[in-house]
This record gives sequence, structure tokens and C-alpha cells, in this order.
Amino acid sequence: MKENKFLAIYNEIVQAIEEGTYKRNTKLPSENELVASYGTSRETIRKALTLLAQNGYIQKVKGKGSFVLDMKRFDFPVSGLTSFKEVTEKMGKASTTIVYEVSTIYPDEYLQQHLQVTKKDSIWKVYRSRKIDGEKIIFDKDYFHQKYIPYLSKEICEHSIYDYIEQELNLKISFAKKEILVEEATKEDQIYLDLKEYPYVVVVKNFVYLDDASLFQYTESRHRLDKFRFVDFARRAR
Amino acid sequence: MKENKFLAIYNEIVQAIEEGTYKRNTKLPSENELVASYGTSRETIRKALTLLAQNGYIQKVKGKGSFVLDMKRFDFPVSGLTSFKEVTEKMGKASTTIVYEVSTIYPDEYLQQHLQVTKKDSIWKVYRSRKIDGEKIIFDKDYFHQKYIPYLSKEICEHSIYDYIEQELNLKISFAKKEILVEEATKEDQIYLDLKEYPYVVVVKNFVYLDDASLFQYTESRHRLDKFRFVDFARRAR
DNA sequence: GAGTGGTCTAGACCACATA
DNA sequence: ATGTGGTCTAGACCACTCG
Repeated sequence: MKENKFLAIYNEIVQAIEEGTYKRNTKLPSENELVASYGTSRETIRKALTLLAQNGYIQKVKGKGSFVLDMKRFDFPVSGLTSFKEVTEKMGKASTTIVYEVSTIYPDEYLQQHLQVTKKDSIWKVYRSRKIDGEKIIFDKDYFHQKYIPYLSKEICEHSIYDYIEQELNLKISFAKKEILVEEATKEDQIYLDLKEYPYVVVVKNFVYLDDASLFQYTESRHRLDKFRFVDFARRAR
Repeated sequence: MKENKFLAIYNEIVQAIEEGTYKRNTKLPSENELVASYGTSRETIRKALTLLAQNGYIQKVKGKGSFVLDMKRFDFPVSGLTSFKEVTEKMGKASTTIVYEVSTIYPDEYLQQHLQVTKKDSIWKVYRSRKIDGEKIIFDKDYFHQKYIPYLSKEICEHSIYDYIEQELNLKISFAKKEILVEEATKEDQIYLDLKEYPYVVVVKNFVYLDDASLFQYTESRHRLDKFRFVDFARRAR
């Protein structure tokens, strides 16, 4: 049980907010009170509170206190840096993943650029659809550098690749650059999505980096546009 | 000249990175070296570096050092919490704002919900189009609580409302919740956008909050879908 | 004036990386 | 063994809010 103090405090307060122990639009105990009740230094309490503020749980107001915010934080299909599995679990949605292909390829020009690799590097290619409420809504094209992921199987892709990467391979996913735009639907989209009559898809391009800042994954998530929704919480840059 | 130390250090390093004084994929001086050269405590240096990491400028690696990241951070039309003016200025794009309407209204049901007001609260309604390279690409519908913004004019709306709010009125914009989805184009869209044949628009709904966590603005930015692009940098939640 | 959060310090110990 | 970033402490002073 060796968790950082400030993280433990953060998690405890998150839980208290989500359970309603700390109610929306009320004040959290003051920093000094938290210092007393947790028996830590003030900076440690402040670290936990800063994290809460960054993630949209509270708003700190000088001279007044920390207020619990009324953001519904768990209603977004794509945001921050969370996997499909994590998101659907939080929403409590019934969903299925269909794996069409798990293969080794050598990258074409487009992929060489997006994954920053050469044509000699072998790459995992994974094609999956996500079914929600009986409809194939999302079509994911994943590409992984085999340097980091030596083994991959259909079974792993049906569950959560992220779980496998973080827990089995013990790689640390650190940050991502996400790009959202709209493209005309391709033949592939028509095959792997229940596209209906929609002539466009929303494309989320995701560049995922490890701990040491190496790019190890490029993903294109292609969404049926009527089902696409992205929610973001952002603080104003200082 | 009373700027926080850690902010001053942050800004100095940002500038050094953007100017190329600190080159991409190289190491920043270590924390101890920065402590020495800035003559501050280590925690203050760390505060500046943490901000740099959060904003995607550097990656900190335990035992190694802080590396300058190779994200092109200034190529996004909509991200974080920045105004249209700020974004186009950073991109160096020629753009024009056309103001169609600046008026006082009382909110309908939809607005009452989105701005969290009653039908007795008077609201500023602002309709604007954004022209880039000669085409009306974005149609902005802004609604402001008059409680916070007593006066508004066409001139202000043609420049930057945010500048006015922050510098003249001295209100502090703190955070926002952003929602992105796709909707069918309305008659209004056809009037205020050079829509071409596109039957859909990308809608960015923006809920903007002040310092004290009060909701003071609701904006709907309606984008022609072929010109829409959103880039986001996100770190994995701890 | 008392209470709140914001900044800053000087020092300690730890975990990790590198040679 | 040394250098790096990560966590934590105890205490100080400041700016802001509110009665």
C-alpha cells in the first residue's frame, strides 16, 4: 500500500464528491482544517486540491474557500486521455467491441509520417468497431510500434489494449495529442460502421506518447456523426 | 512589475523554447541548475516546470531530466480556452469579424437552461460571423449575462469581447466546459455562413465561467465542417 | 481582525537512471 | 556513487473576503 499522500487525499475527496458527501456548490473544509484532519503539511493538501481544480471538481476562490463544482464530469464519450472501455464503463453503457483484424504491417507514407517510423519498422495494425445499443458507431484504426508491444492478440484487442499495455507490459502512457475533424466517409467506413445515409464521419486522430516522450501509437477513431459528442473541461491558460 | 516568480520563470522558458534557445528534443537545465541561475527555491522552479509540462512544452522524466517536446502548439483553431482573436493571431491568418446583431433579449427555455438564468434576467445576444480567406466559416452566437456585462457595443464585438471583459471590466475568466457535436445546418447557418452544399455544421457549445465559478457566457460556435479542426493536448489522469 | 487561499523558502528523504 | 526528478515538511509572509 504505497500510494502518495496527496494522491490518496485527492482520491478520497473525489469519492466524497461523487458520493455526495461533499455536495455541489458547497464549500470544502478549509486547507487548515484539512491539514488538521489528514495530519499532513499544508503543501500536500494544496497539491491534492490543485489536482481537484485541474480536473474540474472544485473551484478555489481566494479569501473564501474551495467550492464543489457542478460539472457532470462523466458524460463524455471522448475526452482527455481515456480508453473506450473506461469511458463506456463510467457511462454505464452496454457496448461491444468487434475485432476485424490484428496483423503486422510495414507502414506506408501516411503512417510513416503519423507514427514517425521508417518503412522497415514493423507495426501492429488493429481494426475494430464499437457497438453501442446494437449499432456500430465507432470504427477504430489503431497502429502500434512493435518495438514497444512485441505481442498482441485478438483476445487482448477485444478487451482493453490499454489495460494490457499498462498492467502487463508495464508501459506508462503519459500524454496524447488529439485532433478532431470531419472527413467524407470512405468505403471502409461503410463496411465497418452502420453508417446509414451519412456522407461524412467525424475523425479523431490520436497520437499517444509514453512516459519518456516516445510516440508509440497512432489511432484514428471514425465516428458516425449523429452519435459523436466530445466534452472538454479547460482552465484558462495563465 | 509584480509578477509571480514561478510565472516569470515559466514565461521566460516558454519564450526560450519558442525562439529555439532551448531546442526540441534536448534537455532543459536540471532543476538544481535552474535554482542556481534564477536564485529561487527548488519548489518555485518545480512549479514553473510543472506548468510547462501541463501545457505540453516539456516532458519530465524521473532520473533523466526535462525534455523539450516537439508539439507544434500553435496550429489549432479551437482549443483550451482561447478567443478567436488570440487563435487567429497566433496562426497569422487574415480574418475578419462581421457583427450582425448586438441586442438585449430575455431568454427562452433553451437559453434559460444553458445560461442558468430565469426569464426575467436580461441577456446580451450577439451574432457574429468569422471570415477567413474571404469565406464565412464560423458563425458565433454569444449570450452574456447582463449582470456581469452592463455595457456592450458593436465596436467591442468587432474586436475582442474577451479583451474588453478582462481588461476593461476586470472580470476574470477562469474555466470553461466545451461540447463538440454535429448538427444539421439550420436556416440561420445558411444566412450567416458561406455554407456551400454542406448539410451539416460542427457545433461547439461553450460554457464560460468566472473566477468565482459563476456561469456568465454561453456561446454556440457553428463551423462549416470542411474547415473545422480541433487540436487538444491531454495528459493522462492520475 | 480573523480566516481564507497564493506564493515562497530551505531542507530532507526517496526512486530512478547512468556510468 | 552521483545526479536527476518526486514527495513531504514546517514555517513565513502576502492578498483577499467578510463580518
